[in-house]
Amino acid sequence: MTVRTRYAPSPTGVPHIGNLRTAIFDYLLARHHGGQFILRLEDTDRTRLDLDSIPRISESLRWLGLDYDEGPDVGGPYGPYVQSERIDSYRAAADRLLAQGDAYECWCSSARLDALRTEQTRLKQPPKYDRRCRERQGQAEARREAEAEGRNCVVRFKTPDTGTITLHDAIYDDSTFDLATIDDFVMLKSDGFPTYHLGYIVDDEAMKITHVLRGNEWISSAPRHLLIYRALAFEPPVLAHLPLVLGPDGAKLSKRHGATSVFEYRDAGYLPEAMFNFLALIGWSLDDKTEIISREQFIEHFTLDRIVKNPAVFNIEKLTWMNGMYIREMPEDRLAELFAQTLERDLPASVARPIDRALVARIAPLIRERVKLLTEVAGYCDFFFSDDLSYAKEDLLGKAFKDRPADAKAALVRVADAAADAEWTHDALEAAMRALADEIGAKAGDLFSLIRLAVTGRKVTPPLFESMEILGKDRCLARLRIAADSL
RNA sequence: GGCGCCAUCGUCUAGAGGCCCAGGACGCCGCCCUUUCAAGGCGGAGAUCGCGGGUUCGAAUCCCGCUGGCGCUACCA
Repeated sequence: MTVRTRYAPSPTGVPHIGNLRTAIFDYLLARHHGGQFILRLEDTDRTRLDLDSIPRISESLRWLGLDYDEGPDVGGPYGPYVQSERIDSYRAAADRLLAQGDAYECWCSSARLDALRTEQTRLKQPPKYDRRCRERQGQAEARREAEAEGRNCVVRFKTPDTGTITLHDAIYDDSTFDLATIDDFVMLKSDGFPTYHLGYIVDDEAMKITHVLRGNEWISSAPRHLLIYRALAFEPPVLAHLPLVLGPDGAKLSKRHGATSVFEYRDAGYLPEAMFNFLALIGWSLDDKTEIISREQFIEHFTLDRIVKNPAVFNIEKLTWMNGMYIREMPEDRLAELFAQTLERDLPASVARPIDRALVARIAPLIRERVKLLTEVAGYCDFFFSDDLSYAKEDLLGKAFKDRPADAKAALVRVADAAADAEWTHDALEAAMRALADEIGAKAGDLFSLIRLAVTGRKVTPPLFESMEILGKDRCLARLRIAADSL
């Protein structure tokens, strides 16, 4: 039997990082077994539906490199892959359950249900449907009221009131639930759409899904699902509940903890490879030491039995570190192209596009080990692209020349002269400047700082002489003169 | 309130009875390297394995209780 997993988000907003972690596990499990990974849209909540989020879902998967074999935009043998286009199948399942006596129509108004719940809460009782419509008597009466008000019914599952049901979870092992605590939950809403419970089960069966991976928060609804599988005589897929991803305060990761959208991370300069690696390591590990893991290694080694049970706090500092690792280890040509694209986005509009690829290719090796986030790239190398340096005189002088602007000016003139005569390689430049520092009785470091400011306009830069070599003699001499003249 | 899940350094984790008075990573601190900033190297602090009982010659690992955290408790997923 081939393994088939699916990522089945509800298009109600921008894809959440916690859900994407589940998608990564789904993807990994399918690829590990040479099976299929499927995308299905669960758009049954018509009130929260957000059409804009639909393209964002596939965009986020594509960004992370989670290619799916079947889905709304790629088709497949079990389509359509959008629940709103499969309404008939849920109705049919509900009808079957109704006919078998495993379900019943409920005509109660939401006003009555709300009142009931409020009262039960007040009495500190567990909120639960009182089953008024479960008996034909109650149903007939409720139906008359509903029809008078022009309301439709819902279909509820007829939960047995005694007994237990056991969930065999691939990660959490067995948990047994008392059926008496399980409500007669709604499967089909009055608008004709199924709730999650019915919808996913009918679709997974039709799409031959073998493994269901989902957040831990579903574990308490699992007994309902078990009841439906049983009533419908479906072989349940492997159920694997995943530990939650938490925010720094220990509560389920949400907007208030910061970014929960992958796009926010992408825009902040995080690489998809790093994001993938990091997310895959939330709740799963390869061994006791490996942190940086390639996609191929993940696919080769990913198994459900190495998923931990305990929830994990999303540690953005580690993500950032990992991002730096990926930047440092990336092949040079890819890195240069990535940096070039980043610069095209981040450099001021006054800098001509497209950015010179050859120039970036020379700069990239100098800054790659300094950069953790792509958004830092421009700050390290903008002076290569614009001659419009603006710096404060105070910074130019620095600590060493703070009270001696005249000395600084004289030094800069000597620097320009020495540079003009030097062979234009970083080694020769460094040798010349060290000799000059000696000559004028300055510390090499102090002189270098002065030159750095004059040539780059910044206090923190890639290695000075390598930068000068790339900048070229003319631009460097011009900048040195401008700096000298400013004093 | 009810039901459920979980519990190893601040954080992510290794650990499936002796290899563990607990290993790795991020972060933090110090030193080295060094023209700035990084990167890198070396070292350090940091967990009486939530608490209390068992079982066992021996427990982070098994059992029970407690406590704590989290989740669910919708015609949302």
